[in-house]
Amino acid sequence: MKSVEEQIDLIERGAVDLISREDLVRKLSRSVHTGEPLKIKAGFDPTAPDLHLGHTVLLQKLRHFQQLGHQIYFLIGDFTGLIGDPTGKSDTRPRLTREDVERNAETYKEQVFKILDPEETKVVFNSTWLGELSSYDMIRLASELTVARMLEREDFRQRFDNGRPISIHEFLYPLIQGYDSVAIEADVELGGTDQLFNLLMGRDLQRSHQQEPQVVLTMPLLEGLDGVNKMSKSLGNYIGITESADDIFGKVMSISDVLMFRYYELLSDLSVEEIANMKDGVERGVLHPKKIKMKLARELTSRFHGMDVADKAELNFERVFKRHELPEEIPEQAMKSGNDAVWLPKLLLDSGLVKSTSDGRRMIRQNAVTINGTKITDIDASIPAQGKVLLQVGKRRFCRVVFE
RNA sequence: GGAGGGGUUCCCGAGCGGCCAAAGGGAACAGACUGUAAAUCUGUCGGCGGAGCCUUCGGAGGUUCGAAUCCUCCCCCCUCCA
Repeated sequence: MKSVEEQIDLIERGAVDLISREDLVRKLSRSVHTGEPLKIKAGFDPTAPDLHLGHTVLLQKLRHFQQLGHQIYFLIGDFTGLIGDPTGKSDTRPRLTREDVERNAETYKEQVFKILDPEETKVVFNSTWLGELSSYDMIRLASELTVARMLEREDFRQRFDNGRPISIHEFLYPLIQGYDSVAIEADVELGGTDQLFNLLMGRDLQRSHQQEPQVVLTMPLLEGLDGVNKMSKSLGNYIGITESADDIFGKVMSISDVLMFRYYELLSDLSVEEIANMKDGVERGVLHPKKIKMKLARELTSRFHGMDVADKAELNFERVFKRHELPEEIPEQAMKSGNDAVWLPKLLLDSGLVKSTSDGRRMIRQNAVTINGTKITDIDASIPAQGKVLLQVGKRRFCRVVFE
């Protein structure tokens, strides 16, 4: 086991809040002495099993703890899912059945274990202990907190001041999350910076349950591809960890130079010094930003697909976008051949490259359509339904139609 | 329980009887420029085999030559008072 100082260095990397450092030092030294690992908790919503890079910021940090020999509790917050959480502002969330939760949990594991070591990870469901609580227990729990305390939370405060509604159950969530910490006697809890309040709640509740309060560690929220909003599925600005190597590579390449270093900080395994050197090199004009971005794209792609596939993705990228050649693999679409010519917009529609014939017309009008390497400008163009035809729309949509 | 404000195309948001497939912004897509950068500029942005036609403005009816706009009922969201 590493020394306390070494551990802290790794733990603090990239983190925003650490509350409190002294507590962590105490816990770590005890752990070093007794050889007893710390219990590290992180909670996840059971409804969205599609993980993206934003989630991996936290997972990477959990991985760090794992590397240091501590015990990860991967907590799936299925309790609220089971009772049907009505919070969803616009869409009412469907109530999940136990089977749904199980299935989502499985998907979670598949994805999460691309980063975490499955042997060293305990997956737990909070319905296990929350389901046991009676309303009596619940109300008693609620009595441990005051409304004023709740209103300390920024977003509650704002909504309250602006006369916007806050449902009672929203007050209950921080409480429940805090109680989870009591239930598993967490030593450290991780979360995004937006979770700070909820994480601190765990400390309060642990204290009132005569437990040593957990250390709270928050990680920054990763910006999405647009560089402005946080990465989220609903905004569509994400890189999913189950996406193809080509997509992950391409998406990383499309981010801005500024954002690239942000991604390095939060996602890369490279040391802080290495990253600082690269940043410096780019600023002084010694290093080309594109090179550095390629390196990042390689690292992230290989994390989810392995080195070989990442290499291929890189070659493909160079081929398609730098040399404007065709990608190595082009989806094929079989169609019936015939003596009549096919109207191009229709062909584009049938091959799935455009949404409608109107869309196809638009693309042609915008000089975006190529057939066998030749630009098409005529909306009325049609081609014979024979042989093989290579269609391209825009820079990245390809399809080889085979008439048979 | 009482009073009031709303639901418009992917999102925000104008329109309040014909000129509305519906302003403006965002997102997205295409083109130019590039490092597929970002930023910027230009264009497109319901569907239909080119023409006009068809389907859209919470839902169902109705008034009218004509309705996103007026009327009736219903559903949903929000605010204030109690």
